[in-house]
Amino acid sequence: MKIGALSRRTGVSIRMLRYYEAEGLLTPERTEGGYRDYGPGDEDTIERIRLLGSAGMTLSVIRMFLPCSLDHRQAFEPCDELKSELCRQIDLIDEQKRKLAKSRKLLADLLTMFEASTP
Amino acid sequence: MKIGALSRRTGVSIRMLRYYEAEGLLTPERTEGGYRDYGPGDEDTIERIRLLGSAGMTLSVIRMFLPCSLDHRQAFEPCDELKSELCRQIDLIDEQKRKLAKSRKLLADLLTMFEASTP
DNA sequence: TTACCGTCTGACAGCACTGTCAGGGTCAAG
DNA sequence: CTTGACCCTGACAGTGCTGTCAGACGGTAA
Repeated sequence: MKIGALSRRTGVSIRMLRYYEAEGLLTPERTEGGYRDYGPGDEDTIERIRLLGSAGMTLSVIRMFLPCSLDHRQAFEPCDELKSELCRQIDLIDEQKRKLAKSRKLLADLLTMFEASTP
Repeated sequence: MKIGALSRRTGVSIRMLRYYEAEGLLTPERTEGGYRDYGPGDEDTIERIRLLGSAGMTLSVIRMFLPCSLDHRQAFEPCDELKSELCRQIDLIDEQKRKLAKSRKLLADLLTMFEASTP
């Protein structure tokens, strides 16, 4: 699959697909002509990248977890660091959820206030 | 209250407090000597800014909502735009919560996988 | 072969922050 | 009055994206 097709299928811009590759998150094959040639599994990878990215993880952090999240096995040595980093990220997400709930309440209160004043 | 004290009390860097002012989110008084002089209410404002900011709202969007969120009344005309923007932001938060839940599951699964492989 | 679309690389630009440094002023304590 | 802590402005730098443009090549259909 060429980059344009993948972009259309995933909704991720061509620019970002190339950026992911530059950052080492994606390593598509190349055709003889030099075109990037993505496999079907890359779609999953991209979904994971977007998911983790939307959780506030930086690309370099995502890069740490991506291989094992794909292979579904541990494929490297420094497991303790990775594990603690994993815990840290989960804690961050939980805190983010709390903040999100508070923000939502703030905005929702604002909204009901608006509704009340413009019947 | 001078900027250093406010920074210590809120945990927000002096740099950012000045930035908030430059962006129109905070307008502290000035002493004769030219020092910023913050009131106690500014602490609340900053908490709101951080909260909404952590929900992914940009400073210019926060600036829209800040006055009414503080005054607890509507203090401007273009209420319809504001209201729809408000709804939009709430929707964004809800979507973010969904993504966060997915991300958390991904990471948690990874973690249990790790635990299983290193008893 | 000529169009034309898709792709390549590389570079520049912009946003929203956030840090840091320089050069200079304020102010309270000794 | 001097010292030292604190503050001021302005500017430059860097991160993590993300878009866009230029100039060139690949591949294919008429």
